[in-house]
Parts: sequence; structure tokens; C-alpha cells
Amino acid sequence: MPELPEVETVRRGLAPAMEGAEIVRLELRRGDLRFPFPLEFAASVAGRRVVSLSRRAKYLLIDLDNGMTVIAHLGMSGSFRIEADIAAVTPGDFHHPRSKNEAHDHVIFHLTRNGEQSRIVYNDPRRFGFMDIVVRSEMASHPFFRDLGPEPTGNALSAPDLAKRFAGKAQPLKSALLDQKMIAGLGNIYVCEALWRAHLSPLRASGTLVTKTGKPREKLVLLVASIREVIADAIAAGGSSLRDHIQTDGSLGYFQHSFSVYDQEGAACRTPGCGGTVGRIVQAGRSTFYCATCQK
DNA sequence: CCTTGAACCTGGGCGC
DNA sequence: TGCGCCCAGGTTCAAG
Repeated sequence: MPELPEVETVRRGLAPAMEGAEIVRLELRRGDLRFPFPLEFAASVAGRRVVSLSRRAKYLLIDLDNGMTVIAHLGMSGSFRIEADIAAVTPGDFHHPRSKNEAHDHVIFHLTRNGEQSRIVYNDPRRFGFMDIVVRSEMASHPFFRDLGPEPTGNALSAPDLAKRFAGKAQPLKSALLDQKMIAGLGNIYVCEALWRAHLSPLRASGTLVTKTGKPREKLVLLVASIREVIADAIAAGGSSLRDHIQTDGSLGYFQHSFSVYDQEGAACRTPGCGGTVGRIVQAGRSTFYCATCQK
């Protein structure tokens, strides 16, 4: 499920339940997800207090009071849910349908705070997600983070900076933007949506957005603005919910109702006056949705 | 260096 | 109902 807006939504959902709480026990219900859990993972976490939750790219970061940070990546199908005792319900309760795939509850954080117990459950049917724990001061040099590009939120991402990365590249915009070294946190949905907003073809060579002297062309400035806007809009909507619930309380994000091109093959292009039709092609083994009429 | 394709997994949807 | 095939929000690694 998760690109940057979905992970940010998870972070915001978990923060009130986790920050300040003590992790009494970390329950690992199998030895691995995509990778084996690190040695001493459960022991390093047990008895620690959660200082804060943050995010870098698509990684959720759980800062502990011993100077270590738990890193969680949700892969394609990972999700967290909160189970508070006060909200404990009968299995099958209408408002809290018991997930039929409890078999995929792989990691459980058992928490306590002010005498109240709760659990944070990580579920991941496909197990493309993974968790690790690192010393916080060494995190920036960790292989997961070392090569990441700027965040598309805030001011970290700029057109001149992206121009440097794009200069001379024949790589199509679609795959360049999916590359986490270019910009951190974009995935298939938001790359398609940003390119549509900027009226740029996903097939276009990224180097064509840069002048001979290495300056961003007008189109690149527009692309950067489009990326920022689509990410901000998606976060405001609580992310996109496709096959899974993404919010920690079981509710759905609703940005999927705002898709202009993603998963919209055959639909009329929503660009005013365009009249084109949304098409689907495959690039680097992944679906790209775009309007060939207005995206050049 | 670059690009493509396969691999890692499970489940949902669709056509027959 | 059932089976087989295709597809899916990500990332990595091998091969050409």
C-alpha cells in the first residue's frame, strides 16, 4: 500500500498511541519478514520508552529512549493497527471486523502507558516489508538512508537541485521519479499523478527538462510544484486506500477518489479542454497511466 | 554506466 | 464452484 503519504498517515495515526509509552514486550511471531529480524531485536526494544515517531521517505522511524531507532518499511501490503484494551471488542463486531488474515499478524508491540495496556500490530500478507533497529547517531550512514534523495515535502526538494540530478539523463521521467535516490518517497501512484499534473509524458527523457547550462527549464519547475502539491493533497486526504485499510484505526484514506490517471485506464482525461483518454503502458515492468494527448 | 526482467510473497478479480 | 492467469502501493539483484 504505502508510498510517502500512506506512511505519513500511519505515523500520524500511531504517534498518539505510541509516544511516551513503554514497550513492555516485542512479540515476533515469525523469524523474518522480507529479511530475518536482527539478532537481539526483541531484547533491544523490551523495556524501552518510545520518544517519538518520525518518517524518512517510506520508512517509519520509532525513536527509543536508549538512543536506538526501530526502522519499519511496509513493503507492498504492510499495515499497522492499534488495539487498545479500552476499545477491545468481540471478534466479528460490526464496527471492528476481525481481520480474516490474522495469520499475517507478524509483529506485536505490547505497550503500557499510565497503567493502560495496548498493542500495536503489524500485519503484512506479502511480507515485502521489513524491520531493523539501528543506533540513531549512525542512521544517516545506514545503507537504507545513505543514498536517499530529498523529501518532496518542505523545502528540501528544489528545481535547481533536481536539475543537477536530471542533467544529461536519457532515463524516462517515470523511472527517474521512482528512483529513491532522485526524490525520496514517491511510488507508482504519485509519480503518475504528478506527471499528469505537470502535463509531462512519463516517456520523456529527464535530461530534456534541463538547459545546456544545467538550469531547470520551466517544465521542471512545474514538475517540482506538481510533486509537492500531489503529496500534500494525498497526506491531507489520509493517503490512498486500494486493497487494504491503511489508517491505524481501520478507517480508509480517500485520496484514491482523487486519482486523475492512476488506475483510470479508458477514462476521459480530466485536463480541461484536453479531450484525450487515459492510457496504460508498462515501463520497467510497472504500469504507467497517462494521457498521451496532454502529457508531452 | 544503463535498462530490463525476475525474484521475493499472498490474495483478489476475472474469464472460462 | 473451481482453476488458471494476471495484477497489485516496493525494492534488490542478476543479466545483457
